[in-house]
Amino acid sequence: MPDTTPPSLTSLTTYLLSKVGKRARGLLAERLAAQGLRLWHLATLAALADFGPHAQRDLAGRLAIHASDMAKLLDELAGRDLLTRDRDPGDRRRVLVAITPAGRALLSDLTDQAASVQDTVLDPLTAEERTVLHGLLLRLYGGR
Amino acid sequence: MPDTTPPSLTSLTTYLLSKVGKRARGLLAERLAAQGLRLWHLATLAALADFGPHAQRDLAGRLAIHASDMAKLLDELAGRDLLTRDRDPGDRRRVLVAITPAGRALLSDLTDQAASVQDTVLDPLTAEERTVLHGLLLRLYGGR
DNA sequence: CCCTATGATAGGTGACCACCAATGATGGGT
DNA sequence: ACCCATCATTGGTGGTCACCTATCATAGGG
Repeated sequence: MPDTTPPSLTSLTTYLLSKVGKRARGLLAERLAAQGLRLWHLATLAALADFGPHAQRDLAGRLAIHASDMAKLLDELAGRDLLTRDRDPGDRRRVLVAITPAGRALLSDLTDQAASVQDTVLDPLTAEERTVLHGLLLRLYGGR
Repeated sequence: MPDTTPPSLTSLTTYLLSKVGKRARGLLAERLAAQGLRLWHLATLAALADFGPHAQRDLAGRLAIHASDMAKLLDELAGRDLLTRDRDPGDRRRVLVAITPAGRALLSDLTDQAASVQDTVLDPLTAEERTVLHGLLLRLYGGR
């Protein structure tokens, strides 16, 4: 009794997308969990590294995460000295968030791990195929 | 303040896969939820339609779902007369599960909806590109 | 005929996630 | 000065999900 997936499903690109995506997500989350982190932590550090310091509110907006959740997230990251939180002197309601050197170091480590997960997931594909896939996904992601 | 995703993330195929997959999953789940169904219900019906009747245990194996969850799932589907559950006369511990005509009808309706969701998600791509994407995903899914 | 293994089922648990409401501080207009 | 909007933070809620355990019936070997 082979545990084959029904063709009705595998013929749906949507289904494959969802399944493969979930697998990728799961593997990466697993790696992160081993260090007590979740995907949002990675995304947050990446945003700060790529775009520089943010007002906390803007950071939540960029990542499309609820303000209250962002507060908790930053609490955890700040507790590990991966980022700093400082009141905006110009508007003391706002909090300015910036990544620390330790944060950058961890981020680079995490992206390495993400790349390794990627190698696992994309193993069946050649380099050119991977490029094609990436391009297509980028269009799908952007065309929202 | 544009809510652009950090390039550190969009350069990861894994990340895009996870995001786009989650979106596809979400849209489809939303449609199903409108009819009081979840993705597993669709998968279960599809498996029965594609491969014929199953022993309940084998069905759970095929879909890689926990036996106890399968029992609940089947309870819901049987309650809508979408499938039948009968004791295997040859081994009265086992339960034989088969899809009903009503189940097939619903399944065909659901796959139509899935196709429509797919059109939404894959909108930015041409027909050829969709084929390419499907092929690549199929390889990724199979190469597990 | 017992003993153990298998299958289905019921109930419960813990993780995760996205969301919401209340509170307190601050800003800025009138 | 006052009032209202904004921001961060806290604590809590509801839903989904995958899993685990205990229970009961049945099979099948010794």
